[in-house]
Amino acid sequence: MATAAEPERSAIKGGAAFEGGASPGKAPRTARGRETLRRLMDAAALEFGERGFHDASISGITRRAGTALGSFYTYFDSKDAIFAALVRHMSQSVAQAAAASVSPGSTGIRREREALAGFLGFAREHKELYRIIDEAEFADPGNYRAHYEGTAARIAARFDEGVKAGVIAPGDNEIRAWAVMGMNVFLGLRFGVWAEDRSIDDVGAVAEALLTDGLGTRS
Amino acid sequence: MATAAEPERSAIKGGAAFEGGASPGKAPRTARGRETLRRLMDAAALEFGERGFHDASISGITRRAGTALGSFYTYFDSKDAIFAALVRHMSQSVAQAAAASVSPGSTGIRREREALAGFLGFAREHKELYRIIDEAEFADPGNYRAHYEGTAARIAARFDEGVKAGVIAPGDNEIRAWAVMGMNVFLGLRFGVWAEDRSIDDVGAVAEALLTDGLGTRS
DNA sequence: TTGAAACATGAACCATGTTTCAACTAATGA
DNA sequence: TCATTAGTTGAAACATGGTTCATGTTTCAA
Repeated sequence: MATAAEPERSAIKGGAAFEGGASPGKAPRTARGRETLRRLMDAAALEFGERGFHDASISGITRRAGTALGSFYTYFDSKDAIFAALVRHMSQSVAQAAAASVSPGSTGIRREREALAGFLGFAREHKELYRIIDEAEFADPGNYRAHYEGTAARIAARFDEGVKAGVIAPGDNEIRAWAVMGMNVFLGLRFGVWAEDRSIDDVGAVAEALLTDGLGTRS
Repeated sequence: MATAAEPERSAIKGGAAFEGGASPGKAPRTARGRETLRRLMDAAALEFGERGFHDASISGITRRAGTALGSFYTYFDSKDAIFAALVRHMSQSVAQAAAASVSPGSTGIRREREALAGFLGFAREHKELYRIIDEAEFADPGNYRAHYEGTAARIAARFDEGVKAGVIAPGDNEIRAWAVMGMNVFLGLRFGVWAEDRSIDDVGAVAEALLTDGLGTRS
């Protein structure tokens, strides 16, 4: 999870790494199996995204995937298991999207703005993001916490670097990180998922101004 | 639910807006009925808060309330109906708690800090708050949206006032409101509900500094 | 005191959807 | 070719819990 993109590293046994998502001992061993697993994961993202955890059904997933109901259990132990796999996958993907949109030399508040822009773009392209992560609060609390604690830790680490580099004022970076993460999440909900009535640039500019000068009149 | 902070205000509140929460045509007409309805609402807050919407059961609610299963349907049309009533109640309560903690003459960023402190205090006393509001995203989308749009509108209105009074710099107050609301919500999750390892004052001070000066080094 | 309306009861009904399973087909390697 | 393992199938078993209903009890105004 801490690492960014890991394209083709397939571990064999249940490492923490994302090896396709199958439950332990159920990883596919042939090309046909891997294809079926992939179809199930894609179908699950649609099904959970559209209907939420509870209303989503295994049969809905297999119907979308074009496989038999029983095949589901070839790869996953339960409905919870595939949902957890999806949450981990989503969490990774969004972290990667934010990181990828930061330009190499960028630091400080500019870097935060770029990360926010990447996040907003991802949210617009994956409107199922919030339904999946948010529902994890109930269906998969462990990964839910891990997602937000991991995200906050990455933001705090960026702030630490910024302080060291002299572009960010010293302060409590853990509390700050949770504040900025919350800001990003709600901007993503309102201006990414619910409506696109503002450009990413507009939203980014307001956020940047807020982080640069605060809200007050210059004293 | 009956909390330390609000002794005798569990579900009933005089206004026409919230008449106890019963489904249309099912309002109680005797003292006994009102008492049963109140017990059901209190029990539902516990049940939904502890187990989430899906895992919560009507029989769990009636068991906690000490009534028969069938009595539930004397007051509510369905599981969804009592959940919706609870979301509206929670949304009202939290808005009221935040407003109540703002001292009369307070304006600008100081007012935001006081509202945040009130919100954090409420979250600490009502740890079921997030489970109920968040799950409304799936179980009751209308009230979920209404809750956040209403909250953002109130914050934006405060900003508008602050601009007029010259204590807040002009800017896009809708976007700002969503940013600050997100900040508050995530600070409440981490430092209100998940752990109380920081004082409300510490969190408030960091948030106030962020809104006053931003994150950057003074230029 | 009385009777009609309000309220309470919980077993049974019922819909839904997860999970299991035994029979089958496809791929692989010796 | 055969033997073995991997993968597929979908009907049926099973569990859960929301909702209904016929019956009994309480309340309260007249």
